[in-house]
Amino acid sequence: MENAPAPWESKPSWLLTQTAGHAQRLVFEGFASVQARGYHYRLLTTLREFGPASQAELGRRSGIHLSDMVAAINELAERELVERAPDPADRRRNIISLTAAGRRHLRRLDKRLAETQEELLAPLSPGERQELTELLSKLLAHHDQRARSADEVSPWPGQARRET
Amino acid sequence: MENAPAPWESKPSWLLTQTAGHAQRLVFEGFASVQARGYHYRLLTTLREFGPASQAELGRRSGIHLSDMVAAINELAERELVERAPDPADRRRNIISLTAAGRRHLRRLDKRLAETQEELLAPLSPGERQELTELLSKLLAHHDQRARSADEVSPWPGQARRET
DNA sequence: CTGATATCAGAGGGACTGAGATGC
DNA sequence: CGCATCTCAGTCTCTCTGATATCA
Repeated sequence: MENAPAPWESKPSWLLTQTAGHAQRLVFEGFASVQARGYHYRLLTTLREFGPASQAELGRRSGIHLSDMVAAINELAERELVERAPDPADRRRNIISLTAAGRRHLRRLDKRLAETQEELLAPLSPGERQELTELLSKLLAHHDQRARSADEVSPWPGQARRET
Repeated sequence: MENAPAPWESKPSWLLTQTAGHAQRLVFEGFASVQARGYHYRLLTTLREFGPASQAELGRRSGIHLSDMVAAINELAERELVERAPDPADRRRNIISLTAAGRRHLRRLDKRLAETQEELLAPLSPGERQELTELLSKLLAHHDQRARSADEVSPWPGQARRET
């Protein structure tokens, strides 16, 4: 078994994206087993945390793109996990709120997601999990920061952004 | 600024997928800046390491799906970074081999990717980078292993696999 | 016939762009 | 008018499925 490890397999970017692929698959399967997906969890959680809101507001809080809200809310509303009601004060808006069934559903998702984290981190000790979380948080904070400032008005006109 | 961190933002699976998103973006942009993409790097690297091979063989070694080889090889062949020649011993096969230009191009990609890793890990100390790499490797080995054994030959003929 | 090879078409899931209708 | 909201349609990278033609 001439196990020649490909060069890319040792690159942090590869380790990250591959591991993230597994994580995403586990989360996806976990949610799918209770007929849900990531957007549902984020929306329901946001509603529980902040209370009823318009779709636009919900999108901002949950980090879900406006144009993806429609489908996600539809899916939840069809199963009566959330309620979509017109805002009497502003007829452009729909006020989305959590139903009792939605609250129950969310508790199932909480549990499922916790199990998924456990499955994901299975080979790591508590100390290692802590370290991993800290390292990733550090990386994420750094790059989120840069992405945000890159998105702001570009003070340097020479800097090209997004040329597609 | 009532910074209420959403619950999902502290989950390892979230940290992983988000960080991986940044990593992927950096790698993608890095490669794009030299008119390449990840598949190119993996293919060229595999060719350098193992020498000429059929598309199927290359796909196995590089982990690229057979049906994605055609386009990737096309892209490389059009720019004469690889050569596609019929195998005289087996007319089904194309033998793919690296050209001199391909070798030069690959050196550029090597360099670019190294810079990308540096950019990705910028906020971490050498020790932290080492730890992160080890933790991720551990996770990846674990989950790759499980994925593989789940995929292995079903010793029970009645076992249906893949029902889509 | 069984199996491998190369090709092409399409799905998928998450995030995005762009355009529209409506209302503030 | 400018701006916000909601909706719909389509794009993108990467990966996988499936079908087909060819050949061993």
